[in-house]
Amino acid sequence: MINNDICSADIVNHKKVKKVSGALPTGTENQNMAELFKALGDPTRLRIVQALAIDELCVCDLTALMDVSISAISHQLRLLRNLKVVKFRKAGKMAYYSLDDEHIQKLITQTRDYISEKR
Amino acid sequence: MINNDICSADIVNHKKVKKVSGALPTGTENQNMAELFKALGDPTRLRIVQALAIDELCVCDLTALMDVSISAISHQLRLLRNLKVVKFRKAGKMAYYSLDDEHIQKLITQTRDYISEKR
DNA sequence: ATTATATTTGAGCAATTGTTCAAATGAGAT
DNA sequence: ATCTCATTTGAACAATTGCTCAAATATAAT
Repeated sequence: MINNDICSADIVNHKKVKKVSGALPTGTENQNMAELFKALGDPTRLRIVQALAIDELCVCDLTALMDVSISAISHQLRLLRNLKVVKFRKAGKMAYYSLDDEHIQKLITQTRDYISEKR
Repeated sequence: MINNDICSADIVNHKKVKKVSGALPTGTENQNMAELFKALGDPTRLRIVQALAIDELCVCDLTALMDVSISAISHQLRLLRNLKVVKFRKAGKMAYYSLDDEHIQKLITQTRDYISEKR
């Protein structure tokens, strides 16, 4: 619910607040969105996702592209798996990871363009 | 640089790793992207940004839409300001905040659609 | 000048995070 | 069965985070 008593009542623009309030996503929707952004909000994970956006890779090759331990990569892969950002297939002892959804790649490409074109 | 000695050399697919390595963004580019995602990766901040995507709002009205203190909102607004996600204008004692860049709104809309359409 | 109000700031704190290390699992090769 | 290798897992840890509280600014009104 909305708290109307934060500042003096005649300064708060009730109409605007009500309009915005109605358009905002629900608590869980917001939470889920934040969770996805947060997953991409760590340099290691973001690099993993970008690597997998280019090609399917085993944990070992993936580790070769990063500067943290295999264990760290594996931990982060599990997190990304839980969010269904990445998927994997087992082949013998190896696990080959790839993106689970092409939307993620779009999101990243868009952000990369945005970042690189500002100052 | 790339560490080739993580697993036994004949298992790592050097060609693939090299290709991917070349396509990945630089360290700082990656860092900047992650920083933006991380900023959107907190429920409070994400809600703030979504609110401002709908309309310009003062800190007071913004606080009315959230369930944390004015102080907390102000702290988060500073962070978003530093990243140039939001901008503000002063009018008397009030500060009116709005989005600084329309790309952000696109990013959020896209993510919201993506989240809502999967299970 | 004093008061009131909107916002910002700094300190302090519990909770969360990302990492490494060591040990466990699982699957092929000997 | 034993060994080796790729991956996963759990524990432990320092570092970072997001919040609240209290105090500081800044602007307008009396």
